[in-house]
Amino acid sequence: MELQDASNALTALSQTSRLELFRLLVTSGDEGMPAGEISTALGIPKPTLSFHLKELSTAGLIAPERHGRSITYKINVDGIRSLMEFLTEDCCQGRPELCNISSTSSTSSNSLPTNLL
Amino acid sequence: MELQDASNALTALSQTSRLELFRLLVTSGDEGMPAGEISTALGIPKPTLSFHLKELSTAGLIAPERHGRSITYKINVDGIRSLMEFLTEDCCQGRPELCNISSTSSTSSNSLPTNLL
DNA sequence: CTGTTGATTCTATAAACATGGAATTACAAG
DNA sequence: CTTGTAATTCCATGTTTATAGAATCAACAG
Repeated sequence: MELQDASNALTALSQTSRLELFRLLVTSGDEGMPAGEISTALGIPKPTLSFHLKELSTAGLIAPERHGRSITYKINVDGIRSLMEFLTEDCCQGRPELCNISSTSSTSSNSLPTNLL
Repeated sequence: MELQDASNALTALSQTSRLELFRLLVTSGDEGMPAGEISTALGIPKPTLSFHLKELSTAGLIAPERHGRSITYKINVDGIRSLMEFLTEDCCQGRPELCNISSTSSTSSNSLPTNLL
């Protein structure tokens, strides 16, 4: 993943509505969720939501799937993983201690995963 | 870390110049790097760079430190960790398989940390 | 106090992004 | 072919963000 791709993915996630949307889809799993349902769930008008769905899709973080007349969106695991790999190479390889949360965190480190970034 | 804080941090990283800047500071370690040096290293005019430095500082990802007449910037480990924790709770708790790169990655997975997000 | 250097703030301009109503497309069923 | 529903695209508007020159501020040396 190139710097520009990572930047695009981060841009897609850098907006409150889209971050909420992303979180919703992450928890909705492989079945995903149809656009209309998302619209009512998040209280976002359909045209606005459609815009955000496209942003996340273009960034490769989610993917659409038509079922009859509704279009279901689900997370794109590979896309997410690519972003994480980029950040990992970026951050961890340069400074391993940033990734190892278990030994360094002072304030809030109860039962968190061992490696973060 | 709240949704808004995470969104702010992601916004700060979602711009090519700032992502490069962040990467540079990550690799520059605890000594950090004075603004002028960064300016020439990245080829960004000082006022523009100053703007980006402020964005990353406000987001809590880097921190300034004055030494004589120069101001050195270095990464803020705690801030970075907070963001990672947020993403971890967000993403991993919902779908653990997204975080476990060791078992699933196909292309570029030699000697990477076990958990990503 | 004066000059010099490192850095920021001010300011104007240009570019990109977000929002949501109106119009449109896509599909299914009668 | 017509109707209804799900979703998108079109478009106008308002808001935010990026850029970089000019002016300013801060620290130190003489």
